[in-house]
Amino acid sequence: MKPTIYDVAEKAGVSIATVSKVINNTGKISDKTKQKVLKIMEEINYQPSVVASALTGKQTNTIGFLIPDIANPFHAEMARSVEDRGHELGFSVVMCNTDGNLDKEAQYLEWLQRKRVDGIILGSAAQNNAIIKELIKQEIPAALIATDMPSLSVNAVLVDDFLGGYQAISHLTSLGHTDIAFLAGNLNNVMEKERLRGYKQALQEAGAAFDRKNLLTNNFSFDDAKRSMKKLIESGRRPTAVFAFNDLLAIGAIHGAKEAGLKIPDDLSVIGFDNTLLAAVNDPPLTTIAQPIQDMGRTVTDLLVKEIKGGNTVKQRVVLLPELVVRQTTIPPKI
Amino acid sequence: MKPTIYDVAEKAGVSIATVSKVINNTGKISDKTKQKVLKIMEEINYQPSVVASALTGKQTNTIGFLIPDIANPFHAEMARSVEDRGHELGFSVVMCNTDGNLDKEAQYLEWLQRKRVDGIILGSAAQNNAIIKELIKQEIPAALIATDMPSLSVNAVLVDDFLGGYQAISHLTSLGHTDIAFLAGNLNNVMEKERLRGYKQALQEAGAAFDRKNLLTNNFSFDDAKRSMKKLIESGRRPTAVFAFNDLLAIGAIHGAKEAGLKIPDDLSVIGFDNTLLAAVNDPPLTTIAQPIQDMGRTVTDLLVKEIKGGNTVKQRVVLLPELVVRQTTIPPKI
DNA sequence: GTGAAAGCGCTAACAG
DNA sequence: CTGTTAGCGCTTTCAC
Repeated sequence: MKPTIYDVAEKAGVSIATVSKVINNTGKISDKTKQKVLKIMEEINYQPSVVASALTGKQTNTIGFLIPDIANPFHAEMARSVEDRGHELGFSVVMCNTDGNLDKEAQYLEWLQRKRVDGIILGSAAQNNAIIKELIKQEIPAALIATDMPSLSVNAVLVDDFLGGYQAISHLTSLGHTDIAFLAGNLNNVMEKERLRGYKQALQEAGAAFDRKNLLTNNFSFDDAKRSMKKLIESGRRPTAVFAFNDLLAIGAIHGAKEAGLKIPDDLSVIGFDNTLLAAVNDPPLTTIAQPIQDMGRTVTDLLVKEIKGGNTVKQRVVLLPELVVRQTTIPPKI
Repeated sequence: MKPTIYDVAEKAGVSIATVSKVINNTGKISDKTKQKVLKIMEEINYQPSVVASALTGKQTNTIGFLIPDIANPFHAEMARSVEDRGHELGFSVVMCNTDGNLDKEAQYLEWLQRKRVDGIILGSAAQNNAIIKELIKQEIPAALIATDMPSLSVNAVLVDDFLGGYQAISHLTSLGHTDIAFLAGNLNNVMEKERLRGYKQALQEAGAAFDRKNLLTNNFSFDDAKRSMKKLIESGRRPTAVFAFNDLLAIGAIHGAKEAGLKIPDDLSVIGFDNTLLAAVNDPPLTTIAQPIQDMGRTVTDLLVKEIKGGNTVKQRVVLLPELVVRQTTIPPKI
C-alpha cells in the first residue's frame, strides 16, 4: 500500500496534524520535529495525495485545455507552451480535443468540472458563448485564447487580426500587387472577418479596388485549399498574389497553383498566417504573418493561474501583435 | 455551492446511499425512486465529484501521457489518437512534455501518481528503464509506445523498425540506387539501430556494399539535417539517395541538397519516415515509410485501459508494420 | 509547538 | 429495496 500521512505520523512519533503542517509549511513547528518528519517522508517515499487534499477544499493544480485539434501544428505549438508554462507554475494540463464540436465541448466541460480542475483554457468556443457564460456563473476560472468574445468578462489573449491582415496586404501592395486573392475559411468567425477588414483597408490605402471574386472560401483543409486555388486559376482569373488564412492553406494554394502550371513565387506570390513549422519547412520558405504562439500560450496560462490563485482580480484582454516574416514566396509581380 | 450527494438525497427524500446506487447503477432500487432521484439530479444539475469517489478507492478515469514534445507532428498525431480513444473509453488524458529529459520524466511520474492517475503511457523512456521498473513495482498500469524495452514485462506497441528500414532501402535499390546515405539522429536508441540493420540488410541483398561514410548523424533538428546534407554534398561525396530518420529530417536534407545545387528528385532521391503531415505537404510530396500513428495511439490506449480495468491480464507487445508510401521524391538514379 | 477531532463528498458493507 | 455507518487521506480550527 502507498504510505499515507498516518504512516508518516506514526513513524515520526507525531500527529498527522503536525505532518500536514510540515507538508504545507503552515503553522509553527520546531525545526527539530520538522526535520524528523521530513526525514521519514523521504525514507518511506511518501507522496501526499492530491485527491485527498483536493477533497478538503484545496486545489487540484490541474487545468483543462480545450482545443479544436492538437494534431494541427498551430494548436500543438500552443499546447506545448501552455503545458510548459503550466508545469512551471505547478499545474498539469489535461487536453481535450473538441473538433470545434459544441456537444463535445459541453461534455468535456462537465467532465473537467467533475474532476475539479482549477481552471479552464478555451482554445475553441467560437460559436457558442452560452457555454462560457455557464462557466462564469459557476465561478470557474476561465481564459480564452485566440477567440474573441467581446461581450463577455473573461480573461483572454488574442492577436490583432485586423493588423495581421493589414500587414500581409500592405507587404503585398508595397511589392506592387493589387490583384490579391484572400483564401479564407468559412468567414464565419471574428478572426477571419477582422483579417478581411485589414485586407480591405490595406487595399484601399494602396488605391486598389476590392474585388469580391478574390474572396475564396473553403473548409480549412489542405486539399480543399489546393483545389480551390487550382480551380480559380484554371477558370482564367489570375491574381498576382494570395493571402491565405493559415500556413497550411497557403501551402495548399501553392500546390494548387503549381498544378495549374504556375511558378511560385514568379507567377504568384503567396503569404500565409501563423508562422508554424510548416512555413519554415516549405520550399520555397513561406512568407507569413507570425502569431506569437509561445507568448500567447504563456500569457493565457499566466492569466488563468492568476485568476485561480488571486480570486477576484481584474479581468484583462491581452492583444498581442502579429509580425510580418518575409521569406521567399513573395516578390514583386512580373508584368 | 456545488450540489453534493446530500442535496440530492434530501430533495429526493431518500438516503445518500440510495443516491449513490442510482449514480453507479449498483444494488437494487425501485424504478420509481430511481426516476425520482434522476429527476432531482437533473433539476439541481448535480455532478458527482470524481475527487471524492477517487478517495474511496475508485478510479480517477485519468491517464497520464508522457511525450517528448507535443509540438512535433509525429507526437501530436499520436497524442490526438490517444486522446480520442481515451475519451471514447471514458478517460481524460493529461499530457506531459518531457523533452526526453530524465529529470522531467521522473518529476512528472511522481506528480501523476500523486494525482492518482489510473495509468500511464510512456512515449519517451528510451534511456532509463529504472523509471519503468519503479512504475511496475508500484503496480501502476503502464504502456509503452514506440519505445522498446525488451527486458521488461510491460504492455507496448511498436512498429517494426527493422522492416521499415528494409522497406525504405529496398524501394531505393529496386529503383537502382546503391549509394544511399542514412541520415540518422544520434544512433543511440533501438529504433535507429533497427532501421540501420534494415538498411544494411537491404543493401546487402541488393549486392551493394555498406559505406560507413554514408552514415550521417545529427541532433534531430531540421536545421542540422539541412546543414549536414549540404556539407556532405559540398564535400564531394554524392550519394544518389538519402534515407532520413523522419520526415522532418528528410525535408531538411532536401533543403540542404537544394542549397548545394541539387535538384530533387532528379539528382537525389529522398525517403523519409513517419508519414506525417509534413510529408504530404512537402513539394514535391515526400516518399516515406508510414507509421500507423493512429493505430499505435489507439492500440496503446486500449492496452492500458484493459490493464487498468482487468487487473492481471497478460501483458503483450504489439508490433505494427510500417508501410511504404511512394510519392514523388524517389526516382531511378540518373546515370 | 503540538494534537484531537470534525469534516470534505462519496462508496461499500451491513442491517433492516 | 432502502438506510446507517464507517472510512478514504488530508486540512483546519481549537484546545492544551
